[in-house]
Amino acid sequence: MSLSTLARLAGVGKATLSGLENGTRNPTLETLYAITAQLGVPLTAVLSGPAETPTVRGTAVGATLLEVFSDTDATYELYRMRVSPGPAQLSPAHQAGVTEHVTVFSGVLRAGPVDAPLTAGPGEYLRWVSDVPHSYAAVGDEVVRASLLLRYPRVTTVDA
Amino acid sequence: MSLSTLARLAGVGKATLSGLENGTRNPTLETLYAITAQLGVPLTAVLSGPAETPTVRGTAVGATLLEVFSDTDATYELYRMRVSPGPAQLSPAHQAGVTEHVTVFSGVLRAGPVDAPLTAGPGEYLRWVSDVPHSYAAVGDEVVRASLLLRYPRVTTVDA
DNA sequence: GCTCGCCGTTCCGTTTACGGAACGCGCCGA
DNA sequence: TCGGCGCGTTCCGTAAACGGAACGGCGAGC
Repeated sequence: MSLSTLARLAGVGKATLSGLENGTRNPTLETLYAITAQLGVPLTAVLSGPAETPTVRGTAVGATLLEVFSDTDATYELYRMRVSPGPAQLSPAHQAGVTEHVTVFSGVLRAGPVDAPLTAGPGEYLRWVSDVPHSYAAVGDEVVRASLLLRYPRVTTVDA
Repeated sequence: MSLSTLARLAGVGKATLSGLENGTRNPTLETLYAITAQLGVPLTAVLSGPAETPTVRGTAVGATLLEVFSDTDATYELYRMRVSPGPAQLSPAHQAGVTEHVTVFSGVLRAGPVDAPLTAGPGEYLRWVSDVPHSYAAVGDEVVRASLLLRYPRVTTVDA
């Protein structure tokens, strides 16, 4: 399933899909639904709740993740991330070969391996190999909004 | 929880919330997430999969529902609806006092009580008391997109 | 080696979701 | 009875998501 054919089948623009996969778009429900309906995937499958860094109910601290896209090969997962000011959020090591790509939209984010975090402001980009524990923290008192792309080494799956 | 306070807490405009509840907006993930995060409700809770009229996997026929909003009193539920050309979709009677409001965005929809369905085109609006079996069908060969609001009689709940 | 077709990206004009402000309404206290 | 406050709706300018078209890159086939 190529991006072009999915765009045609789902009745959305290729630009929309491209932007979605690269985390540069904030899709409407209409768009996301058209795509998932075509894929035969329930929305709840791609909109999994907070996974690695659960939100604490009733508080404004912490980071929340919102998975917005995941390809059928499970080679990458795209999240929208919000990191509120406060103590750093920790994430355990992933499997070997996983790379994390973060693009910051607003605020200043300090993230990466716990022993060597990186800093990025609006429009900037971070990447690290995530087979070691890593952290996320907002620098300053502004909420950080960013996209987080997890890229996995290719896995063998049964095509639907 | 009033619309005004929810808008302030969630950091979204009152116009956005108002339009959402009336089915005249097609929210972005960002917006919907801001609201549900403030309510302490996971996105998957408001984005329940097709309920009454399940989609048949791998086919393009039938109607799909996408719940996009539900207030904490459970007095109304807002769905986005897509009805594909083909045989009419049936829905059983709801509890007494439930009213269904449908606003058509595109296509022509024929819906309502099975013995007296109504027809509406783009921009038009249907309403009926849904304590009898009712149906939905697309007129012509164009997919119908519409919003569906289920309004329940007030129920007694414990305020959060 | 060249050409054709499909890939994903980028550009661009249109559409529309967005937040802020202004509005009318209803409730409540003075 | 009147004024004030909070409610939900509507108006409006701005920001951005949208689809279509154009682009360069890559692989297959003649």
